[in-house]
Amino acid sequence: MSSSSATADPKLSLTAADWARAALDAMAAGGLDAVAVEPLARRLGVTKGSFYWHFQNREALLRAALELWERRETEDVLARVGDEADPYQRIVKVFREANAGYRSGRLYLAIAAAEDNPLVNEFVQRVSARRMEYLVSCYQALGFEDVRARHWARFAYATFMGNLQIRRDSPDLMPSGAPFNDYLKLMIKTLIPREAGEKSAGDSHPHVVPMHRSSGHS
Amino acid sequence: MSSSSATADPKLSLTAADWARAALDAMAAGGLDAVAVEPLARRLGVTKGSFYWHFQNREALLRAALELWERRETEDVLARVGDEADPYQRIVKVFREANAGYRSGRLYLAIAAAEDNPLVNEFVQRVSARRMEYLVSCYQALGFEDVRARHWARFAYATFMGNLQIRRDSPDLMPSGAPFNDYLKLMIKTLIPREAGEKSAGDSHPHVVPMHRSSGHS
DNA sequence: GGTTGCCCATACGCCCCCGTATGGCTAGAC
DNA sequence: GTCTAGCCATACGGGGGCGTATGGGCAACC
Repeated sequence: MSSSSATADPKLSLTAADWARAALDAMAAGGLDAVAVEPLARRLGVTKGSFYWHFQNREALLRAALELWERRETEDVLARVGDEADPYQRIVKVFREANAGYRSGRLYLAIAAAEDNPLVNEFVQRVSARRMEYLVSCYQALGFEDVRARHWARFAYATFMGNLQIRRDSPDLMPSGAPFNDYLKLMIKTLIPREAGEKSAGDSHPHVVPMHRSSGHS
Repeated sequence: MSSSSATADPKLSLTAADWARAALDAMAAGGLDAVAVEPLARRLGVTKGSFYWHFQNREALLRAALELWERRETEDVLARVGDEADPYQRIVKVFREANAGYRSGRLYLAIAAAEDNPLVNEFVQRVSARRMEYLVSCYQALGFEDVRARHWARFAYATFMGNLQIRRDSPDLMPSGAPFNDYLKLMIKTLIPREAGEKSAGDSHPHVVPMHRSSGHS
């Protein structure tokens, strides 16, 4: 898809962004410790000499990779569902995107697993806070009062994260196909109750799951 | 008691179990990579010479630590709420224990983060499957048909895991005190519906969280 | 008091990673 | 053609973890 790095590229010269991308890929595959200079250099077909020209040290690479991650996380993910008018559909979309584009979630888990690193922790905190805020705003738009909106948003976010974890750790426990869709419907129906303040906007049954998959990609 | 290990113990001789316990502690603190022979030896006040008398290599220690974890996980956690008669209260207890005893959950996250290790993955899969089975049996005892029981159990388990993740990665997003109790009540009320026999939507939540009393359910 | 077995210390070679120092190669400027 | 700047290779020292080899202390046992 989007030039997601290869072992040998036609490019004759690497950039700092190339290194940052490779670092993120490594992180998704092997966690924080996989962001090592020499292995990355080998994977990119160069040596350390290249790296230490573009970056001062390993931590600078880590910072660049995390910044890239944060950028993707807020620009890509949220901007793709942010144009949805109906707050209900916004939440539904978040859930669908989340459970389909497993790749982004896996990356989150890999990064968050290194929360003992203060630099990582800083980024994780910002990203998760921003996600929560988005969900809170959705529930508020549905008519929920602040505290309740925050509770429901946290609830939904936790469920979303837990599904990621289940899918990663024990995929056998996660159904696929039609049963999975039933599971999704159950969660959506449960996590978006309709007793906020009765925000009108369609009294019939707007709570229908449209069932449209957008192609994966980050 | 349970003497959570110290740097220098009165014991003049270490056992394999001591090493396994120390390995688990290290894992909870620093992930899989923290289970290193020489650092652990330093922490226990001995040298590698001791370790390689008790174990053949690092993987043997890892296996011992994971077996200890699995034993604790099934004997301690489940055996503590398993004697509860009311299935509703069983689920409530699981949720309460989970959100209170943050320690065990943090350990789970640390271990599960290393799912790329086949040995670790094997144990994680067994433990999570066993947890899920327990929850499924609770929902079945509540009268849920098999597939729906499995959906609700997965839902509850995912929410439980997600709350752990939130609490670890961004504790600021998790309320404390009275608001947290409201949050817990909301989740419990939502995740233990009462419509085992039917399948229609639009139900309210008749269950009340008793807090201490075992409610005469059914 | 010598022997045996348990538990551990010391020392070594190996590998892998970090960071630095230094030199080489290529393309464009002049 | 020379000079310069960008990009990278090579080589080195240091650190830390793994696994092994070997020996020492200390009990119990006979």
